[in-house]
Amino acid sequence: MAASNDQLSNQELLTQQRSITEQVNLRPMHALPQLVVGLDAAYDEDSSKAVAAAVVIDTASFEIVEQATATVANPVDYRPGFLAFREAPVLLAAMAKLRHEPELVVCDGHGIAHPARAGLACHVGVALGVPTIGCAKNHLTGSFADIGPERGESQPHGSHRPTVRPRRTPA
DNA sequence: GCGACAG
DNA sequence: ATCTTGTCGC
Repeated sequence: MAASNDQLSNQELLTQQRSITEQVNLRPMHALPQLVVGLDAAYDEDSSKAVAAAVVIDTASFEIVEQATATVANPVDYRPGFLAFREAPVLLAAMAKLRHEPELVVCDGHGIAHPARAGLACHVGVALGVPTIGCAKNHLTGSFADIGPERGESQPHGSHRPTVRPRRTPA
């Protein structure tokens, strides 16, 4: 049981996501940038604090160029389909501490592969104005064929029929 | 109606 | 995300 911070109704959140979706600009990236930043978040024991780390690497040497961390108190509760509202704040706080300006951001969670095409990576990318890709470990929505065992293999992600239905808001 | 549901 | 015992794979 987290703090009483989920003031926003599902409708308000959906409206926010729609706004994000409209601001996303999909574009092909032909070359691997020199500076890439990896983003991830974690929480303390009772989830009263969210912590994030931003690590910049030089893709030519694979060496760490810079790194920063940030903390946020009482993050909103997690809700399937609305992860960005919980994690984007800390991630952006960590990003704000970087002196370097990466040309590509890689963060946990989905981006376009989201019921509203407004996953965490979209929120982060729009907020930063930097090309961003989501790298989720688990499935959220849509479907795709089995991916082969070889490194680099891939399969196109299918239609995004909304499978995540907003839960009722307590208030 | 039942199951699914990033982190 | 986070906790934790038993089991599996290299």
